[in-house]
Amino acid sequence: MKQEKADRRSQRTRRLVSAAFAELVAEMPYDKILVQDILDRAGIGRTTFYAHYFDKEDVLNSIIEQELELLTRQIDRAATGQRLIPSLELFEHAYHSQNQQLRALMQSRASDFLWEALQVALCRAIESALTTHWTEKYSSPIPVPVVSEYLAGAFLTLLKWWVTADMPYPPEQMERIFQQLALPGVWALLTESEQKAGIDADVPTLLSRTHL
Amino acid sequence: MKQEKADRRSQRTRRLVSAAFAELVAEMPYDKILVQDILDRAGIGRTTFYAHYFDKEDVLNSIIEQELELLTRQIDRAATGQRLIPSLELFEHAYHSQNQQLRALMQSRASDFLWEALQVALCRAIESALTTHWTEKYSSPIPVPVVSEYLAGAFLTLLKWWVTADMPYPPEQMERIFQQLALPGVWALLTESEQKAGIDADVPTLLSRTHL
Amino acid sequence: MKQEKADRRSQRTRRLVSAAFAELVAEMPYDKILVQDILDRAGIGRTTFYAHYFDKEDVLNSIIEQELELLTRQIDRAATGQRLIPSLELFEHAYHSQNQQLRALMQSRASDFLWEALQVALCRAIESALTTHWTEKYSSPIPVPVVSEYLAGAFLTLLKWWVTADMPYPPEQMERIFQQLALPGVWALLTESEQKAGIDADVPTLLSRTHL
Amino acid sequence: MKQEKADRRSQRTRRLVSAAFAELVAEMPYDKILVQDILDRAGIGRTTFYAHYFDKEDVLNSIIEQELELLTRQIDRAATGQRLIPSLELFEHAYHSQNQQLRALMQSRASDFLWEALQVALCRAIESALTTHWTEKYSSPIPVPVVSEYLAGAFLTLLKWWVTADMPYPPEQMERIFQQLALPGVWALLTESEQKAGIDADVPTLLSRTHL
DNA sequence: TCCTAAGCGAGACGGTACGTCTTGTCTTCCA
DNA sequence: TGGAAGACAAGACGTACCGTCTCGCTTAGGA
Repeated sequence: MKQEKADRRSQRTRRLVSAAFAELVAEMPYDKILVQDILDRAGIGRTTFYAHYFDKEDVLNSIIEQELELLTRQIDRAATGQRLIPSLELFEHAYHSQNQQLRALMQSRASDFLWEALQVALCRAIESALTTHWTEKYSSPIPVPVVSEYLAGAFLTLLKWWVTADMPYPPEQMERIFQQLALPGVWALLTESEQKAGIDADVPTLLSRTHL
Repeated sequence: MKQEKADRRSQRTRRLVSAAFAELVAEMPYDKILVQDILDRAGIGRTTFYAHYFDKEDVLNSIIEQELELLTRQIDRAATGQRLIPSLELFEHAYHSQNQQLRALMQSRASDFLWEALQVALCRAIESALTTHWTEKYSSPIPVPVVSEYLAGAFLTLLKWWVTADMPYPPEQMERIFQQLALPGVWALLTESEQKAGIDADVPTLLSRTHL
Repeated sequence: MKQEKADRRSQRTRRLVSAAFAELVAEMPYDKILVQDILDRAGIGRTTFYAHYFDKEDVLNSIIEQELELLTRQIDRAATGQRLIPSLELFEHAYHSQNQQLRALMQSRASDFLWEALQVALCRAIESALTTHWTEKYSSPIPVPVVSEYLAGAFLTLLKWWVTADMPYPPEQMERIFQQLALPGVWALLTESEQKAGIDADVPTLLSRTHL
Repeated sequence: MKQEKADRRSQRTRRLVSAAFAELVAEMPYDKILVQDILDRAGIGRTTFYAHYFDKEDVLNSIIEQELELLTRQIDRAATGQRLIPSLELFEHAYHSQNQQLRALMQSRASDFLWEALQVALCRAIESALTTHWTEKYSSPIPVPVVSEYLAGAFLTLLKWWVTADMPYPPEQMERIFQQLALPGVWALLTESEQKAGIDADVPTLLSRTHL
């Protein structure tokens, strides 16, 4: 009962702070944002702020975590098949982010946290997919974690460039670019045994078939 | 004359600060380092510090810049051929970094600046190589800047992982991994016309021949 | 309302600072007192200090002003009669200063400000008394401001000595000493007309004879 | 030989510093004068300065001491007679001070040191004169040191006012004023025995009557 | 209807680090 | 070899920001 009320109120405060922070992050580098700026923008008092957040950094982490949860759900939902990485969905998620929050965040200097977290999350997902669905076909001296790291990094590099450049292409084209650039190297490892007759013929086929 | 003296002194101060900063960066997160810590470690006074640096951040940038210059020289020297990226040399440079400075820096949170700067520098170099040596052979809907961004990002992702993991493999092996994972996708774009008879046969040859 | 609260708080801070400063001034020369010393002694923070005072000197001036106001009230209240200077009251005020603040202040090097301010205040009071109550009897080539200056200086010299010597005599005795030493010269100017046969005739003689 | 040369040079430095300091003291409050200001004005180096003076304050004390020595000589020469204080000579010394140094000094806030030193020196001289030449005639409950303090203070008060007011009267007139204002009170103590019928009887009457 | 408890805006406060400023020492070089 | 030039370590200063705190005001649920 009482808890409900408190929660409802708390929600209000957190919402105000998140919104204010997102605005500020879009206007100035993260380091320059003062707690006071957040208070002014959100129209709340210091006490209230520190009752809900440990820190200015806590606000950032909180927002990132929330965003990350969304993405993680996206990843999990998409990863049911044999695909290593739900790249298209991720491009589209970024593209359709209603509020500018995610885009502003990704473009700001504060995003280092976010990118790092994404790298870790993606890495884990890829590694999991590799060991779950591709074990029998995978026979390479390159350790799985290295491949995951590479793939996550390659994808995020493209995503980062795309967002920073204000998304000049539609998500589908980015997806195609990613497939063409980053995946052949990985694919080769997974089809080694099949490649008796040549990658050349297979690769396009496989790509279009699985849309990896 | 006098300038020489001043320079010699300045050099001393900057050397002390650089060393102290490198030590500290290896011990604690960048944000926690106080100017006073640097002063104590370097055994200099506040005045002197602020006579040579604008800021604590200026120290970081100064070190990064210096490191970057080394790397840039490395890149330029190696880029005389047809290779897109002097990956082996860069792995080796990181590997043989005498002083721990570079490794400590790369592992710390302060490195964000460095990685970003490296991304930009590498990108430029790759783009330049592509437009200089491969124009006639390059025919793809993927814009050159995107390819450069991808290649630089893929390489740096692997380098970052390698350094963070305390370089568990020799540089040569990292080079091979990089070639296998990241380059096939790019190579495909450049040899499209030649691929009449199949990439499969050519790729290994080309790779070993050019060591791309 | 709010102002009241703020005032109550401000009062606390100013009181703490005043007390701390008084203690310190009694222990060491004013110039050696650091702001940090005041902060430590008063148990307050730097911010708070600088929110209430402009300066270390501002603290001193603030205390002096406050003390001066007390004295000025004393002077004004006592000056209703024909007396030129409420010397006895002032001796007694200094003597009975409950807190050691005034005595400590008067003995310290910081007191230069105070003595100067006292000189000015007394001077003005004396001059006012002279021109108000003694105009018709005052006929002398010595300008009134000079007489005032002399009388204030003579009184303060004695007061200063008395305080510095830790008040070895009761205020009443100091009063008698002051009357005997400093006032005859002034009195002569005011009673010239009455003293055809008295001091008037003698003083020049004595003066010219001894040229003391 | 060498010592001579050094001395000659030393003299040069001290002269330069004294002059520079005097100029500066006339231009700005003592506290605001930086060592660097003195160096610039005197055209000397830091090393040299600190070779000759301990401190900035040392410069001030040095100048005061030197000035004081002059005055002390004046006092001693004049004090051969029975006079308590060579007031006329002192007024004239101040009046004829060739260089503006003394006047500038006396008017500045740095003069506190000087006035204090003068007070002490004069006090000593007066006390000495009183105990030497007037012992037999002096019979009063007022202790000699108190009388000295009063007389020195009264004189210096007038001198200070005179200098601060840019000496509007000739020294002789100041001397007459001083005699009329400050000395009757002292004189009364010294001539008690001679004045059975004179001042002695009157003063108490007057005092008690007006309680001035 | 009042009362009591909780959340909140406002902002003073103690504290920490900053970048500036001045001092007195030290080193280098020149005349 | 003595002195001008000025780099330097030391450390106080006044400022900026943080996270804690105290204070009243509001609001909502239970008497």
